[in-house]
Amino acid sequence: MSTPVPIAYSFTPTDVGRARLGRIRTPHGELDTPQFMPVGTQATVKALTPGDLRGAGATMILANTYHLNLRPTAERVARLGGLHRFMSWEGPILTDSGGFQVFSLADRRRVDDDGVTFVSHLDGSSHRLTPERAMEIQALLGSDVAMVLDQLVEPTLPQAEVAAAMERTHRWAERSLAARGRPDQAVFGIVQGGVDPELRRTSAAFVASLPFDGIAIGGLSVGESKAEMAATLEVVGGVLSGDPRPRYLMGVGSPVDFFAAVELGVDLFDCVLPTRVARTGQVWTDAGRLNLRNSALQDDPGPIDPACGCEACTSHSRAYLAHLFRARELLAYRLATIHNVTWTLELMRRLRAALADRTFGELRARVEGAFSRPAARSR
RNA sequence: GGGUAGGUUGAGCAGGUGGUGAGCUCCGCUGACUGUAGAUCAGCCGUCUUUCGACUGUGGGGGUUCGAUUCCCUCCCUGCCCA
Repeated sequence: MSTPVPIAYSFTPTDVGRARLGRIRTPHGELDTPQFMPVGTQATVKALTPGDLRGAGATMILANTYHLNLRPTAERVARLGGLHRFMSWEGPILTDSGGFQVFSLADRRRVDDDGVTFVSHLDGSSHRLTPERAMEIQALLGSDVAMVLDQLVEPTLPQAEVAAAMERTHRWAERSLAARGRPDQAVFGIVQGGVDPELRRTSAAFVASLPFDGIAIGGLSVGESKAEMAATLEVVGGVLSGDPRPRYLMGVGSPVDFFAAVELGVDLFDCVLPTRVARTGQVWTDAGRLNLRNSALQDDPGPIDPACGCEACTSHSRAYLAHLFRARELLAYRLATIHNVTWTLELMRRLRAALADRTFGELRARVEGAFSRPAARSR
């Protein structure tokens, strides 16, 4: 009887920088990389059913330790059969550790060397999250990939503070590995270090030295420039260049960001952007951004994107979507989200195809051209 | 016909009992959003002006007054009550 392997992976290099094509196998299924994972913080990708997600082409999705432990609690999810059964998503799930909430809920928490104490945004109650408890929660949730608790900071902080958060993240990484709860769950470490190349080099080397199943790059897309993000990915990619494990860029990104990061060696992405902007009326198309609330669209009988095969594009007009958003009808959020997730995952499929047939540069130029303009007003 | 309460910028309101009414909420217009405290947030929303600022505006007309949204007269419109 063999020891269960949490994940298996294989990557093949391409002729585009450090970009590589790959496949990752998890206990709940396989995915091709580079790949994008829609975010379902509270055990739901907002506005979508699992059927919608499958229809949009989603393979792996995210959920969140902090939010699910506050409500409905990890123990309850475990009693109900684990996260997959609880939310009826049979595909792979990656759970974030709550590290991002250390950053986004900065005025509601206190960090010390042992962990983080949050004041719940729901009822004001106090909640303690340590590296060990974050691993325990994720083991209870039963995700395919667990993330270590980390501390990300504003890139503008003094170097000493960025370094301190990085070193704390490193100590937490070791403790997380010591506390890993189940053999069928992969654990990814997280590289920190702000936008300081030396710190990033140190952090990448340290995290890579530990027996993680994958390496995540955190602390980016939090206010730094595109150039700083690219420079940071370049440094980290250099350290990891011989490493066979999956590389996951946390919290990215926009259509343009994918291309820059893939070229620098990233395999996995997650981001709230496609789902969040969809709920406020912004949809992504081959012609760039489009705001469905713009008054001109009220008379536009065409689809959001004529090249898209999603339900919103095959069955409904821009005029109808514009009406739904104006009327604040719930269907607006669902259709716009279906479109953005479908379009984004299709973009990743096209990106992989372009890597395979050496047209990455052309696809990248087309997407960058379309998304450099503020918004596509009409067809 | 009599009485009564009203008529404020698209809508709904606030305010103002002789001394600078452009204030709020909707609606509308535009933008932002990157490991989701987000179906959220921000700006604009009388006219002219990029800004500063200027001008106009309290149902119509007239009167009193240095000055009227406020006081007086008259007309119009709306709600309610009585005939």
